[in-house]
Amino acid sequence: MARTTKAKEARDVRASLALLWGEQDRPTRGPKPSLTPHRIAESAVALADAEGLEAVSMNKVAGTFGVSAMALYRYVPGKAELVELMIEAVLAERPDLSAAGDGWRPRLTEWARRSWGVYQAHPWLLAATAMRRQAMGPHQLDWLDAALAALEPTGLTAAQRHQVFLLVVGLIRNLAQQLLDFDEEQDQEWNRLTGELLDRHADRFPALTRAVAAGAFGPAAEDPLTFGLDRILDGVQTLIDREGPGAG
Amino acid sequence: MARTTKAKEARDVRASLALLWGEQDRPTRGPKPSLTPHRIAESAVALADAEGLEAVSMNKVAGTFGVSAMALYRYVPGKAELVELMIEAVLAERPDLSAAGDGWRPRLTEWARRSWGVYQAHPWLLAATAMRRQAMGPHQLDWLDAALAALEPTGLTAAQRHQVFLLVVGLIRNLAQQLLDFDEEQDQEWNRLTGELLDRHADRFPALTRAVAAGAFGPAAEDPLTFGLDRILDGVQTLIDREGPGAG
DNA sequence: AGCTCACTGCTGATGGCATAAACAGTTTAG
DNA sequence: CTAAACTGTTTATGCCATCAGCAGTGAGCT
Repeated sequence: MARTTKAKEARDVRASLALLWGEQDRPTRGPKPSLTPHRIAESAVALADAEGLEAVSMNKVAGTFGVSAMALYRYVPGKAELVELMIEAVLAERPDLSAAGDGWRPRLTEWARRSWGVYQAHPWLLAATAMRRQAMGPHQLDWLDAALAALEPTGLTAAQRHQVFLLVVGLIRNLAQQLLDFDEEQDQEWNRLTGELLDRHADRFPALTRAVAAGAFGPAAEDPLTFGLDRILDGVQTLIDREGPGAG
Repeated sequence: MARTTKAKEARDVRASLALLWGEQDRPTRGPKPSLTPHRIAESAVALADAEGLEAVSMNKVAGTFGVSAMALYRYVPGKAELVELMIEAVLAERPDLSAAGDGWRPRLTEWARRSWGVYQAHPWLLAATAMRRQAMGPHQLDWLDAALAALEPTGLTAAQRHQVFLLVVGLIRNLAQQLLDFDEEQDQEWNRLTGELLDRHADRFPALTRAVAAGAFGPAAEDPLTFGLDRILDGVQTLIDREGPGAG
């Protein structure tokens, strides 16, 4: 059973990559296809933007073209691959960091801001990329390459640069998660109910009670992206300062 | 429709909280209940530990008790609430940070290590807590309180301490995500296939090509938790140093 | 002792999902 | 002009959460 699954997945990776990198042989015989993987992905993106990723079912996507769900399977091996195409579609243009200045820090900051912009425009991207990715398309690699290029002047080892990249991606994904969680009305309800509970159990949660009283959970004074990025990059700078003299 | 959903959710929050905080009136009449919410949650946790969160269906959980799926609805309002109980079950004991030493940094580090331990023991926790949380149980608040307590000696504002807390939680959740993504066999397959692609497109991804050549994607030399935590907390230390003189 | 009714657990149905299988219609290469 | 290749369809399978309604149970009251 595990064996069958593994084998099927291996086949899927190849199919996925061919699809993502546009290395498909388009057939000549038979009726003209009315769709393309690209158009399907675009429509799915529009649907996800409007109603969330959970609204993206094969049926609904097919419905936007007036065809049956099964018609999509002529263009896309399955839903997982469709989601991968959606990710690629949304990362379409490679981020240009040259306007940000010359240092590694302004460039990586710019990369983070652009990345954050994509997550804000397409909140479903978080859930989409959380599904176990087996294949990366060219646009995903574009973004990865841009971030790694920004980190080259740090003088850190390749492994360290990769780790830093993961930290920054992680920060952005966490903010995206917080963005998803946030709902004005629900937030007030949460504060009200949790406030009641804290009143009744102040002795059990002393630090939390003090934090709430001090307004720690009110509207954030500082932009969370700026705050998080400043902390992480300050930490990276400390690492550079520490390694630099010893290594050079 | 949105209105109905909202109203239903509001009712659910109250029900959830009552369940999570054990503020249920247990009835006297009728047949003795054969189950409890707690036992159901424990069984669901065991199932999720063994087969993942997606294997936790009402049917399967009920099956472990030899009852029908609908029987569970006598104890738990729905699946969302069951998942919340699972989270509470897994955060059962409040983290004791006193052994870690006296500074904010060793304490927060200890908190992070314990938190990471929970995510390692229960990889499904990531997905479970990613679902929009509407209510927090006492154990979740215990953990929050412990982290905020550790941060009090920093001298940062309450809002800043909250932000730092979110950064640390985020780090751990990202590592948990990376743990989920990782699969030895699949990783090798990925490296092989992506390597092929990079050979063919080295000019498009120069920094990535160099990074791969330098072994950035090989087995990590340093523990990612230590690396990430050191970076973030170094950054926090920088903030403390910067604010301290001006504020004091 | 017996009645009532809250409470338990059950069966069966609904509507959603991805996708497998088999089939009918269309176009082009030989 | 035929056969192969290709497109889109209908139908069906097996999951899933959850609603509605039914039968049995047993504590508390009369």
